[in-house]
Amino acid sequence: MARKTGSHADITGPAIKASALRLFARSGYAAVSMREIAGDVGVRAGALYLYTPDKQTLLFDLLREHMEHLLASWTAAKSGATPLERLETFVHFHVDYHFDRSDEVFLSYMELRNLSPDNFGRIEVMRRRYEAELEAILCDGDASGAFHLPDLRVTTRAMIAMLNGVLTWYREDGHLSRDSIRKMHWQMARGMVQA
Amino acid sequence: MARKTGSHADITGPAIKASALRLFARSGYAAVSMREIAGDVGVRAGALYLYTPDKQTLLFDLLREHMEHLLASWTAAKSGATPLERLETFVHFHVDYHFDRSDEVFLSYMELRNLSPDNFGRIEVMRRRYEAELEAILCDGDASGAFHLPDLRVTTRAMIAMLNGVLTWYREDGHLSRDSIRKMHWQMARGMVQA
DNA sequence: GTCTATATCCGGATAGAC
DNA sequence: GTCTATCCGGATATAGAC
Repeated sequence: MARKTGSHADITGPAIKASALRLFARSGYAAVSMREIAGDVGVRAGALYLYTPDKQTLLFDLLREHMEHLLASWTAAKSGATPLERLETFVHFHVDYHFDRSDEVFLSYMELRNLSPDNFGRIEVMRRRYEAELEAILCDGDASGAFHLPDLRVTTRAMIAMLNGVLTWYREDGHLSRDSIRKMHWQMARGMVQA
Repeated sequence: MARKTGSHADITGPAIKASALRLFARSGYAAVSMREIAGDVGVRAGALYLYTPDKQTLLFDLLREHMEHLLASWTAAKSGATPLERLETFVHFHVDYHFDRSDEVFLSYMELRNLSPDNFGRIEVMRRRYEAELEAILCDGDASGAFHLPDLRVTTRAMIAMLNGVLTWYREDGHLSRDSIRKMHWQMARGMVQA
């Protein structure tokens, strides 16, 4: 935590994002001040403005980078021949991602309201693109007779909501293993589509 | 909106709660000022303090009254002989309640973090009591062999999360009727428990 | 690259007039 | 019961020294 003068851009920049992510996730964007973020990083508030033009952009960048990473990770992970296999891959991927990046995911659906209209629109496009990935799987499964869905869009949203639920209660130190939680959610997801 | 002097306690009191509820739900507790609430009601900020000791208590009272009403409504509505019937009653009740009181429900799970520790504890007790109602139904169904659950608590939470999903996308003017949404969620819930 | 100092504004809450 | 006026703290963001 040496605060000597000199160049620390490569350290301070990421540190600001990490602190902001953690604090926003814990207390909410509106409740966290720039001073608090700076204090967590170990600099003064004014120094933050070397790395972000303002607080709003700081939030937006966190959400944008999260969504980009989510989409890229899914593109790399997607696999399976049948709709059932593809759905299983999606469920496992989604739950795992929530385990590994819970702060990012939590932020991305709690703080949408604090984005400016323009920024909200940009994030929303990416969120829909992710949703469309699941929707495509369900659509194919419904068409092939593997699934039996009451409504494509409603089922898509309900399944995302169900899977997101782990965010609100999962703790690392709980008595359930990650693998068992993954398996349970897969079983419930399969039930939801009547596979 | 006549602002004559005189006694308006019976009007202003509820009006403040209604405005606060709507504004908190729309923009978030931390982002809404007392002046903004007062402006929405049609009074000055100072007048709010005739009805609430502070902003925190205003939020707490909204959540407490919501939880009390939710629990009372469910107590009045619960019925059914078999676990399957009871579960259907619960799902229909829960979805209907979300339709009718979306602001209250939304607030109750978005603003928990902005409660003081004491107030949070009080709300959490009521939230758990509601969750326990569903858990009891699932427990009985699992014991009787009507349901097949991977884990009682995980299924309870996942089902609540799934049902809460309607909050994030349902709009009155959508193309889906309330009844069709209710039926679809019942079908998915039934699938989740393998009934 | 960071700090100190500050401009500017807005927040919650209170006192006293009407 | 409400308003006006105000206290006081804290917010974002900027300017200039080091």
